Amino acid sequence: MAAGIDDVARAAGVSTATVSRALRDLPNVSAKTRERVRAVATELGYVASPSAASLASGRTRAIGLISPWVNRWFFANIIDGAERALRARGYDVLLYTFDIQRSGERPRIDPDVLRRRVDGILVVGLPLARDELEALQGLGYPLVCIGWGGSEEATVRLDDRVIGLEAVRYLIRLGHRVIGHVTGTPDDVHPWSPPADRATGWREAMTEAGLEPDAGLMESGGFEVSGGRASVKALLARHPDLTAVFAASDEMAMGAILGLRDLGLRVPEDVSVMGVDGHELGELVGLTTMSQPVDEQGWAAAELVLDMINGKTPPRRVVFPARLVERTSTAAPRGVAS
Amino acid sequence: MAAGIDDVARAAGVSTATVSRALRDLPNVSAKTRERVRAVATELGYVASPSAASLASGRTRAIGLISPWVNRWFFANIIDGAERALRARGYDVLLYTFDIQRSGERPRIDPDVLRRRVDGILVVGLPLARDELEALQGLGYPLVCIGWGGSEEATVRLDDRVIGLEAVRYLIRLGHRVIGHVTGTPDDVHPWSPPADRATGWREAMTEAGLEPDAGLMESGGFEVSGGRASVKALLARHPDLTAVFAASDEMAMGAILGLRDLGLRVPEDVSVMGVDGHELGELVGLTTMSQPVDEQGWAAAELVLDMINGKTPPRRVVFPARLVERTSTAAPRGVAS
DNA sequence: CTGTTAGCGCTTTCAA
DNA sequence: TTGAAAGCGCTAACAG
Repeated sequence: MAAGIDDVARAAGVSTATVSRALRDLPNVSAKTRERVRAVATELGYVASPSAASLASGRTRAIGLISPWVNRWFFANIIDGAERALRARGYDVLLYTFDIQRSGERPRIDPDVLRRRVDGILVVGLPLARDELEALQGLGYPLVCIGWGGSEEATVRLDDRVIGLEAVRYLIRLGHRVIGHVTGTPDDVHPWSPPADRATGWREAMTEAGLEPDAGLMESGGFEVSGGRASVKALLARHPDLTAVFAASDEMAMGAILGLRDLGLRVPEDVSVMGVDGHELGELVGLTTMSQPVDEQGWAAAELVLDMINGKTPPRRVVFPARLVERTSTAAPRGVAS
Repeated sequence: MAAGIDDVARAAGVSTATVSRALRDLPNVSAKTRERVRAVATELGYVASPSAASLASGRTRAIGLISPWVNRWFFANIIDGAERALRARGYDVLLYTFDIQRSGERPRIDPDVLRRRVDGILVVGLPLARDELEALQGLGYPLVCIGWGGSEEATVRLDDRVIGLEAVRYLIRLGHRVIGHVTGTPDDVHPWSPPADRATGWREAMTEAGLEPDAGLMESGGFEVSGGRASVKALLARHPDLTAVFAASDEMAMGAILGLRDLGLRVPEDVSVMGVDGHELGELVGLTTMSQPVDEQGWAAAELVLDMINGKTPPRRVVFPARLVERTSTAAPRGVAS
């Protein structure tokens, strides 16, 4: 039933080596031989054993995709995009999830689970600790970071500083002066992580407008909806004069909207809210956002690892643009004509 | 650098066979030998080559997870749950995505990409065509369906008929008489698919209350937000007297709410809307829903395949309950005291 | 252009 | 309880 390579070789009247070459489109096979081998292989339903091929060649034709979650917007979309791109190029995708604990401590990702199992690694969206990253790189496989990464790593990401800058400039143009920032917990924030960079953009925009980005205007909580909800309340407790909130993700922004509702405040009449992402459900609450191209990032990262695997030297850093999508969760503050 | 099994054997002063047995916790290894082998292996950083192990044993310790999408609520959560469960048991997860085309025709999923690559298969959420499923089963691996599946297949799912029944009974209790149903496209709907069963529940609830579930009250569009949005408009064009909509998913329900807003209608004053899922963002619009335990389903399915792989005969069918979560998108129709 | 042959690094009988 | 040895099913030199 399960035809092996020598069944094909015998039936086609050639050697196993020729079958192997023919089926993998290697050179040095005559057109007619290749044709015959292909025909026989199809007829016999022959599919090469990946384990045997890996063992013999040292290549697995699989990519490890490491992500803290799969059920959150950014991660789900990146995984979706990368998986399709990789499969289109004939690569398997091994999915590795790990938990971020609320406590700040999370199980470290164990490099051994990837050892000899993949040809390359994609790390999605969450800054690994320096030593975790190094352990991973120590495996010796090409590695690409998606949505984060310093100058040392091959990276596909946004220009997060500019995103923060443009978002907050927009709020300032609307007339806001006291603009809060809601973002994720500090322990996950490296100097070159998206949250840190977006916060930098927020600070720069405030400063260039002569406003004070004081620490009390920033709140770091959970990255999810519930985090945004709690953070906005903490912010308002400290700064009742707040008229606008820039959240570092749409999920947190939507949480902020829920939190404002809890407090009996209206959006945007009392407080304007905007986020970053382009979440499809943002429209439910008219969420203004900095929309990012997420499928493309997954795709680009896939191309990047594959190029690295194939010995090319692709750009070490691909940066995608975000664009402002203006909806109804932002408006001029009361008493200011826009 | 990369220690092999005979490096360990040599260093421990035993044969490779013993190393293999010791490290895999097989019987017939003395406690002290096992201990020594373990110590040496750790010291040398030895990790067995999965390809070699698979080739020799015929088992891959990998499960293929087939899903139409990863970026939609149900699928993302199932994948997340199943991946964690499988990894906890030492299995790898190979992710396979395929596209549902709007046209109704989608690329068939090719069983050959899974051949000799996995020990078991999980098919998430979308009814495969009969012959696709058979082709997959023809590979000879244990296969479990999650969120769908007939009586022939091992299945983890909800009682979708009861969900539809209870949802619509609830709307009827509120006083609604003209209740529409928004669901997915008919070409993906098998007799035993969740959409079909939920529709059956809707029909039964209507009938038992002496109401007419006429075909014009049901609209099948896309499964996503945009589908719900379009469907509700079609529904209202045919039935301006509609006062409530039961959508087969929260995403379609949220789309329906957007569609109603487009028409200038208020929820729930003009039309009540409810869904199925328990989507975390449902709260944004106060969505009433039939909430389902989604992580648990992923976990249960993982346990199921693994049991099947290990020759046990687990229950062929695990059914999880959903529960009504009442929020503000549903209310008594105008003129009816609740 | 094609065939021969030696592994790849384990697991698994079979003996001891 | 342990070891020897024969593969698992391919790929990759190397010859021809």
